[in-house]
Amino acid sequence: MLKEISKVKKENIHKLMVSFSDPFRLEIIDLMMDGEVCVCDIMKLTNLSQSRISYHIKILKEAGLISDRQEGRWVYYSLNKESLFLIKEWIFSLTDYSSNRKRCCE
Amino acid sequence: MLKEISKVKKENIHKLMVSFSDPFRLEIIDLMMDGEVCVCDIMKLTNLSQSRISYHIKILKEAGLISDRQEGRWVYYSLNKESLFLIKEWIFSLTDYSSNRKRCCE
DNA sequence: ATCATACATCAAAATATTTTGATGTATCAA
DNA sequence: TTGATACATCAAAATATTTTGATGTATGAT
Repeated sequence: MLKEISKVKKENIHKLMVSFSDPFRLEIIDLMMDGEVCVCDIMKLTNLSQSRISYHIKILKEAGLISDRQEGRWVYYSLNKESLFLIKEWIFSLTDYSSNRKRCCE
Repeated sequence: MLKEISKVKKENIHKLMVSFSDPFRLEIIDLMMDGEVCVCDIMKLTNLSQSRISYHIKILKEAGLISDRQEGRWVYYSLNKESLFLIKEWIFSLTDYSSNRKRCCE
């Protein structure tokens, strides 16, 4: 169960879940699914203000969900496979619980 | 990509993610992984106040993550397989994106 | 009928997150 | 070296979430 997950990992997962809990961040994540994007791309595609995007990007970065790569004046962001894998693993531990589950009064 | 997900489903997933974004809710979910629990169980096991637990339970319920079953004065809560499946499906759509991903300047 | 228990709900307060607009920094182009 | 662009950061304001303590409702026991 989740008890077995280390504190660091738990905190990690928590930040990932917080990342996913905002609709604008989901939009941004969605854009990154098509490949790398810069803030200016996101601005064009979402109508969010620049600082607003930077704020959300920061949350995603601190969750370890995305990586950045600078190229001149542009910073390109992309999704991080490792963290996606971490989430997947966690979801599996959630969904696979059912096998050894007991039910009250049965 | 996420664009293909219906608005209803998107809202559904959003609520699920919000559910997961709180550490106390994760604790409660964790307890439910062992089977059904009532609010009083959660109180004993977590030291959270009754109304505080009820509040979080409500969030989880509105997200469709849990079901309840009343038995006398007790209400038993348990995780909902369907919603767990929905999350799993969503995570898959996230993690499987990489195959047809393009990379800038490559 | 009265009381205790199990839980829900509510309004107010506390706290956290998000947004905005201004300013700062680095890079590039002229 | 000046100006424009791309983005980060900051503090204040706006907004949303969470917590608390009080009260409400239903059930069951005496």
